[in-house]
Amino acid sequence: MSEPVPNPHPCAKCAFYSQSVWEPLGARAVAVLALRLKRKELSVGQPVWEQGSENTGVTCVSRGLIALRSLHPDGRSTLLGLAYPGQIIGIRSFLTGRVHQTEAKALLPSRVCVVSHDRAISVIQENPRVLSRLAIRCIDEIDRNHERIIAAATLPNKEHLAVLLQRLMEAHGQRIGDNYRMRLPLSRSDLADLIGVQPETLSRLIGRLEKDGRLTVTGREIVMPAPILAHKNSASFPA
Amino acid sequence: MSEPVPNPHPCAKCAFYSQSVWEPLGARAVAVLALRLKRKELSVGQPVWEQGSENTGVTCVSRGLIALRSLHPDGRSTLLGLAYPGQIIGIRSFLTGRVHQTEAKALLPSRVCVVSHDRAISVIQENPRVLSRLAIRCIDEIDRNHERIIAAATLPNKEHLAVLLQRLMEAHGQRIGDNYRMRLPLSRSDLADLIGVQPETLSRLIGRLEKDGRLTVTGREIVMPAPILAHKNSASFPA
DNA sequence: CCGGGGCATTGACGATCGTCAGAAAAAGCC
DNA sequence: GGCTTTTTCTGACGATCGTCAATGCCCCGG
Repeated sequence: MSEPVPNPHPCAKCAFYSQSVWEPLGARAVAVLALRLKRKELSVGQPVWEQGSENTGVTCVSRGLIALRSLHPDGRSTLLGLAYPGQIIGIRSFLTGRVHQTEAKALLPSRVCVVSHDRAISVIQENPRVLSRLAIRCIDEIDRNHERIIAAATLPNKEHLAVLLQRLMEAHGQRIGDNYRMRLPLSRSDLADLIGVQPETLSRLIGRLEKDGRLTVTGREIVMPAPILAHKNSASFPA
Repeated sequence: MSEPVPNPHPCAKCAFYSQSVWEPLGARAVAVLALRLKRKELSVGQPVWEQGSENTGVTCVSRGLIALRSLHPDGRSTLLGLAYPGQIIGIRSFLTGRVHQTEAKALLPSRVCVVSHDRAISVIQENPRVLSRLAIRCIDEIDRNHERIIAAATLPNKEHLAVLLQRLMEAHGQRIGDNYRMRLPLSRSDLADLIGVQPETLSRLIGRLEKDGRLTVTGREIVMPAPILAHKNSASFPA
């Protein structure tokens, strides 16, 4: 209980600790790991890493929101995913030894914790269960990608956008009276990327959703009416 | 050299052996593993597993082509991926213990090898490097998904289809004179799924590619002119 | 040889989307 | 505060897409 640990690791106190990839090491080893941890505070727009750079370790999002973007040779780019606190980013380059295939940038003031590459490697060799947890994180990523592919193939763009905004609201919104309100952490062109349309089209999609009375937008402020609680036997999508 | 192995394992002789997830075990252990291997011969349309069923082990495609499809509650479905020989399928349910999120069906006469769930678990516990290789396979899957998402966001549908057919041609086609020819392993609605459009639209997209002289289609037979070798300084997409 | 039955194509039409250009709004900077 | 720069919105127009319906094609069993 009174361990001589000079700087108790935030990860061990972390809200995500029980699901942390390091949890199998046990509290003591994690505490040691913590001492070598590199923590980075990021302001909006600041990169965690650039596309094409070498992996420096296992990076965990501790606070804020990170955007993972693929930059294409022609200068354009595609937003591939959002990483919330608790998520590990850069697993791919860590496990394969390749350079980063994406760039990672803070969309909100954020903090990330980096366990250095060499240290992570040696920790994994000593405790394979950590690797097992890393694999689960990869699978989470696959699940997210599948969801996105299915949504793109299944839903019309307007519904796809509605679903996306709903999810963003769950992550960033707060209830005010009968409404939910949030400040969008994304630009319009990022939103457009996520549903695979051009920014102009996104603008019109938002306009249509507003006309349908499903939300109200003022700049980056979005207000949605609280969802009506469904009755026991009512279907979500009435025929 | 003269090991008393009654039935030398095809995996050890396998073309994919050096990249196999089992390779870290060493030839001898793999041979033992082989004895317990369940091999399945599949005819066209036959399922490897149904969506919602329990994982039975680590499944490797040995021959043919497997389609991974997500069946939606409304009866529709989305083709999420194709698995070629050498690929591991069902990693997700294996590592997470969930039921299969997709169904797997043979698109061509195929063979798969299944290392039973329990045996795979124990093998992995003894040799973590196997797990490391499984993680790499997950990453491969993530890469494929990212490619698909980027292609969908970047390319117009006609070009997206052209790219898809080009890749299928590389996998299934053979050169005949100045042309490449293949028999499509996919139905039109599967093709439509892969680029995220309706079958009617796919039909018209093919029509437009034909009008452009980029390919010739007769039922499932597709002929494409061999790509012109690019000169040193010629760009692929002239402005 | 003659029907099914399923897959594939075609036509028509309205809705949606991409593109270009310009205006408006917002954000950042001295 | 006034200015520039960036982002976002709007309008217009042609291209493309989804949908419905009808037709055509191919395989298979009788």
